[in-house]
Amino acid sequence: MQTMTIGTLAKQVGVGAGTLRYYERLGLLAPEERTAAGYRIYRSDAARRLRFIRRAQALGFSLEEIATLLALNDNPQGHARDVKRLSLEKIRDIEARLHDLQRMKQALEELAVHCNGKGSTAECPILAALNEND
Amino acid sequence: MQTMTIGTLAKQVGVGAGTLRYYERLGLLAPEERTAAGYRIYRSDAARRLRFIRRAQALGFSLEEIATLLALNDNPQGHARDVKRLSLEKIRDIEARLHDLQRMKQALEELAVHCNGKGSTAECPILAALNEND
DNA sequence: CTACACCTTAGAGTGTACTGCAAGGTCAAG
DNA sequence: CTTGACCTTGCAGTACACTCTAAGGTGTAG
Repeated sequence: MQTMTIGTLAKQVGVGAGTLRYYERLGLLAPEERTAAGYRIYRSDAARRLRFIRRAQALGFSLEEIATLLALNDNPQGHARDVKRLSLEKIRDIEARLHDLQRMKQALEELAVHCNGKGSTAECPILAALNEND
Repeated sequence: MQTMTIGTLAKQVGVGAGTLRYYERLGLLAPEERTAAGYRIYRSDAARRLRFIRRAQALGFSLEEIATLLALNDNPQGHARDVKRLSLEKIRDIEARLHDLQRMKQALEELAVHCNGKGSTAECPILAALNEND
């Protein structure tokens, strides 16, 4: 298995070297070893681990959650149940954010339709709604 | 028109006094005057302005964008067109975030259905997907 | 031998919207 | 006159995922 320094790995996966050092501090990805000069040496399976991280991020997981996922992934005694629970929690989390955004979007759209975008702010129904004395 | 100190206004609108000082630093809401001792004195229409801010936040506007909205609202020469433009931009912005979240949700759900939540992580299709060597 | 690209570290900065703290001044009630 | 609730300021801290900087060491091509 070939090895590489931080910059090579970073380029291979499309992230900055600083990001890899940051991930290392968070305990997500450690180099296999160090050269005498202190250079981090990674095995090529570090790239796989890194892609795991990026995919999990794309699914909405935070780096802290990803640390948990990686720990489960690394542990042969890990339970699939735990992974499923995290995923369902994340889905609910995403749904909550979706609902928030949908409410915002709808409210804004309702206001925007009534605004012809002409005249002064005095005639703007959007501002009128914001100014309302409830 | 009655006047009040920062704590009274804060309580009236349901925010902390620190938040009002923060809004003041951002130029969103200034007290009418100060007492000899330096206490901020607000008129009761500050509460209306504050509710404007909270409503705009609920629509997804950042405090910086709200500063712009308030400036338009304050300016009799302001154009309704500018308010509408900001609103349409915000709608597009929200839509982009909605799409991101919807993609995440769908991807996660597809993975989660295939996971019965039983057994070890070795049989977990969610982890398998994250580990894929594409 | 000298460029030059790469690597190291610790630490600070980014953006957003607050929140908390210390150290001190003010005000009304009892 | 003291207690306690309120106010002031400036500055630090929170969450999140980086990103940048300075000051220095290493490795390789020509």
